[in-house]
Amino acid sequence: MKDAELALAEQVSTVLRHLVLLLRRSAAGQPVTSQQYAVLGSLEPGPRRMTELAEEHAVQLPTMSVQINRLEEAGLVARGADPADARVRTVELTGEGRERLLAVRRARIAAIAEELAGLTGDERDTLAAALPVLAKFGRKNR
Amino acid sequence: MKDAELALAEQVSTVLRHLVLLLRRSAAGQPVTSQQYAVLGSLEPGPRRMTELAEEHAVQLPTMSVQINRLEEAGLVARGADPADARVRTVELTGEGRERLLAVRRARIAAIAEELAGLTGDERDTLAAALPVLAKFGRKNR
DNA sequence: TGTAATACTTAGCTTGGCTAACTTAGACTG
DNA sequence: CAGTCTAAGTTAGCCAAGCTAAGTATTACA
Repeated sequence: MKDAELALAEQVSTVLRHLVLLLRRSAAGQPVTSQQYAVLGSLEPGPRRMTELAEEHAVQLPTMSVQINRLEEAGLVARGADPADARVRTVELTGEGRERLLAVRRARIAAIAEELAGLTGDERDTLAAALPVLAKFGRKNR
Repeated sequence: MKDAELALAEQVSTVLRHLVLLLRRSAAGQPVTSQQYAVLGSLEPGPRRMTELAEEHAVQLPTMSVQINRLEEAGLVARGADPADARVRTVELTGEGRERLLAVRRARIAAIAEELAGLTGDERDTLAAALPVLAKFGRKNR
């Protein structure tokens, strides 16, 4: 392994720490936690089963079960049944859940856009070019 | 606000979600949690006071107090006193804490370097160019 | 038909956030 | 210099979100 790669890895490590802090700050004061927001997002296209949700969020099934309990109590999602297999539970957005999802998404995107506004046009271009690379980076070894 | 900026903001939002999942996966099974690792990292240059640590990690003082309690119980840090002001407590790494920090850092950097190895040279260049921008992005509005 | 596997849930533990309330020490004011 | 205000930490008590272990119900299969 070359020194240049190690140095790059160190920089990546540092930047990731900063981004985590950014996310933490932007999540404070929202009407749903970032985890809840992510789960609601998974439900946008339509009903999903518990195992799918757990896998998608890299979480054990019991963790997702409890998370869905909280969202259900809050009236944001509803559990259903799969007519083909009585073991599986489906989860879908309620109307209120969908509204909440869209509202939080708007707020999040606005917050990020505001950060972007603080960059120069060149910096935005550089960032835009790197996004596909970062996306690949993040999806590896899943 | 332009459509292009909003579209970029959405992409950033998606990539950040992927990176969070990446971090979560890479943190599993380590001998310290990512929060503990971050705090140990802050102590590397030398003793720090509680308020400094809390501020640096964007956390309330009681949260840091409890975190330091755990690290102290684990033998990784030691509390001390400031001779100039009896109210302030200082925190510093123990020998064991320093060893642990370095070991985890090596493991983390190696893991990131492994991800980097899956990229082409061009992709690495693109990523390297974007890191300063991301760093600026993450540090704004702190 | 009986056993194994699958899909969930619940219970109980840990980490890591928060606020409120307390203690102790320093700073400042009349 | 006495009294009060402010600053620095800690503890207590709450909640979210992760985990494993154990239990239930249903399906698959030998």
